[in-house]
Amino acid sequence: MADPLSSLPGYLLRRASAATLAELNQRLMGEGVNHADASLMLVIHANPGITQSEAGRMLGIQRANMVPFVARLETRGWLQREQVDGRSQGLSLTGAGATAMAKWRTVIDAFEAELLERVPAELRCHVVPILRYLWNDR
Amino acid sequence: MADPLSSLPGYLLRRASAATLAELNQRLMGEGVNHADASLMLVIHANPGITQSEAGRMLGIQRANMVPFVARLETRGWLQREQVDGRSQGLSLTGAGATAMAKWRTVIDAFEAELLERVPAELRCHVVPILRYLWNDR
DNA sequence: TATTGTTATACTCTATAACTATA
DNA sequence: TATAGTTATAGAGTATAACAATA
Repeated sequence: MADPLSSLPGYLLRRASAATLAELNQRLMGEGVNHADASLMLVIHANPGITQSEAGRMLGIQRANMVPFVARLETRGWLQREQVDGRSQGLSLTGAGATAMAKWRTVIDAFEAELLERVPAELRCHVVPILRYLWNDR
Repeated sequence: MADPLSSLPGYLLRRASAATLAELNQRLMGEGVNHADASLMLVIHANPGITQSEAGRMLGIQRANMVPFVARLETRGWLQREQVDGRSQGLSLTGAGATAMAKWRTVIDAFEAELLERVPAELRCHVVPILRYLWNDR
């Protein structure tokens, strides 16, 4: 059965992305979160006081779609808002959020390490640079 | 603004995939198709008589989701079915489908070439192998 | 005038379960 | 018993347009 797509970088990018994302979400499921929740928490942890619009720009998520996203994490008690000025709210992790995120981070770090190990050692140093070149979007 | 994600292979994979996919769909929009339509047509062109279940397995699309997908392309006059046995239908391109697809293919080939050219020449030969290593799903 | 948070909404993609007809 | 095609449906994820309040 001929596969005319499996040598196309764009196609491989899409399939590899979908497969690895599903795998990460599988591992995070036990913690009751998905990759998006975890990545937002990582961004806020690295930038306490960041607004949801700023976090959304960093993650490639639109303002409007950040609203229910942030609200859900807030409801779970993992992050809190603090009014910065009349229109902006700074986000930060709660104590429970920081504790929970530390666990997610070990899952993510282990996953990312395994991902890299799938690539032969002599090519491994090229993975991140190549992906950055392919991601032209910034 | 610190970005704790931009050195993670899995995250870069996802963002690069989303960005390039959007770009390809932008280019195909003028032809009235998207990447999924085009990739199914490429698979059928390379494997005349393939069933929609087989094509779905190759593309990572479930049986149930192939139904409206194939039906839409058939309605547009780009592919046809031929009963193989009592339960299977072989798919093939119509003349109009082959003509249309030839145009899409030039768009795709140009896009894939540009994608590769974003990577410095000395790393370029590692792109496809690395993506295959990362895609563990077969 | 631009930006933040917000609401509402629509559209696509994907996942699941079930059914039938056939191999 | 396994497979192909199908239907229906639910859940994500994403995109757009609009509005009020604020900078």
